[in-house]
Amino acid sequence: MTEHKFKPVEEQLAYIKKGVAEIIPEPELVAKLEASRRSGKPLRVYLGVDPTAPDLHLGHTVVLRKLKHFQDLGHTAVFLIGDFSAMIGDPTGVSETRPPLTREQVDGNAKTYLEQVYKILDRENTEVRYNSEWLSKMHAEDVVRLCGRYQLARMLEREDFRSRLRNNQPISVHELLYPLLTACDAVELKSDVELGATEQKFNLLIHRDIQREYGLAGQVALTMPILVGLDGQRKMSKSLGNYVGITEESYEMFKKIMSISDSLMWSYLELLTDRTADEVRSLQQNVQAGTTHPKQVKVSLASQIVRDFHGEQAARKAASSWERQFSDRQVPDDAPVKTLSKGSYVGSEQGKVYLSRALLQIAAAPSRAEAERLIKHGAVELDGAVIKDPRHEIDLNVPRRYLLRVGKKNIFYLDVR
RNA sequence: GGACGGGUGGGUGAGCGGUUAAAACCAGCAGACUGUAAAUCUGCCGCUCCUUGCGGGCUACGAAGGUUCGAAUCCUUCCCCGUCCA
Repeated sequence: MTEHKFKPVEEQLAYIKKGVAEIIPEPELVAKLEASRRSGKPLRVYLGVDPTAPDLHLGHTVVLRKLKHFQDLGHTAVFLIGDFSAMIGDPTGVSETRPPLTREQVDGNAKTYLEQVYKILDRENTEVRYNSEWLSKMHAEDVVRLCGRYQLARMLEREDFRSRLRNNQPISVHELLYPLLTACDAVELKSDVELGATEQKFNLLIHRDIQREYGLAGQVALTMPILVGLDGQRKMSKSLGNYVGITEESYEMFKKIMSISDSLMWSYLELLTDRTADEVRSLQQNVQAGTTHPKQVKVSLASQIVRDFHGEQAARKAASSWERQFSDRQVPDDAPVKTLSKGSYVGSEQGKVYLSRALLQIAAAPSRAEAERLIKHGAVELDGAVIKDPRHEIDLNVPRRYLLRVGKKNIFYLDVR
């Protein structure tokens, strides 16, 4: 009877392997899958995230989606919130020390994370844990003992540490402690598999080693590639501004995804959608052969992603808005409406506003100077006519609706009341 | 603890008493082109005010003081970073 609880290992493995960077070691994963199928006991698969910022973006979802895949297969997904470790700071890929987060920040972030995480994960079947649960209870004695389980030389094998050492750059001792402490999570959770981005590989492997030190089997480390940001160059991150937040409004999301380069969309298809690797490959071949238009592929990519976060209907609407705005050069269905009224800001009492000021008022430009620049470049259209004079006046005494275009990407209705 | 070297706009990095809101490059923004993008070309790229002018004001070269008609540039102190020595 237990034979029916899980799909055949081959099938599971194919599903799991899609998009992954590395499975270390793969034979062990196969063995674990086999054992689980035999016993009917699901694998414990965990993903640890430090709540260092309030919002998740598509980059975070790559690994989350993989966790969901395990969930789909009937395994146990554990979402670990590194509320304790976030206050220490993960050194990975960070050249400067992060400012330490306060308890309040961490708690707040953890809360918003969870809400967002359930857009991907199945809420009912997710085990949520916080590592402060055990880490905050550790005594100096425990920490020292923990440190005794690992060798400095091994720690220094890590490329990041090696190069910093070589270049005489600082390495704080707490940076060495971070992977050891988070290893306690793996020990505590008795995980079979841990997921992480490729930059976490080293940490995941240390976790595995420490688990064994504590008499456990040792988890399999499964890493996912790092999602490249909208700029097509650097990894997606909020601080670089090349990200799509998962709480972003549907049309915004759609536009951003449509703006990525053609070459980038393949990895997005692979890492952010349920298309199989084969499907992606054949699409790519069709585009190369000229039988499929790249735009079509990108539209479907954007639609799928938007659908994941906002549903089918929103995705369709975003797609049609986008077509109208960019292909047909029409007004999108859901153009935001901004209002301007007499006396709504200091100096507007006379009832006239310069266009440049109006743009600033409705946040269509970040500053007056920038607004003037846009206008002088011919990027601003009012009711279909390009206005190049920043001092073009809008009469606030006459209530009416204008159609305002600022660059190709921003269209508003401007209501004068 | 000591000896040097350095901290410039989102990034790299020039300038080392005045014509410097600060070269150059990258990133970014806009226009043209397009398939939406890339590539390319063009323009812009601190903020603000108005009488929109090669206009006025304010802020900016780690921090604070000082010298000078005038300082990113010189001096003093402090902070931070790196190298070498202990």
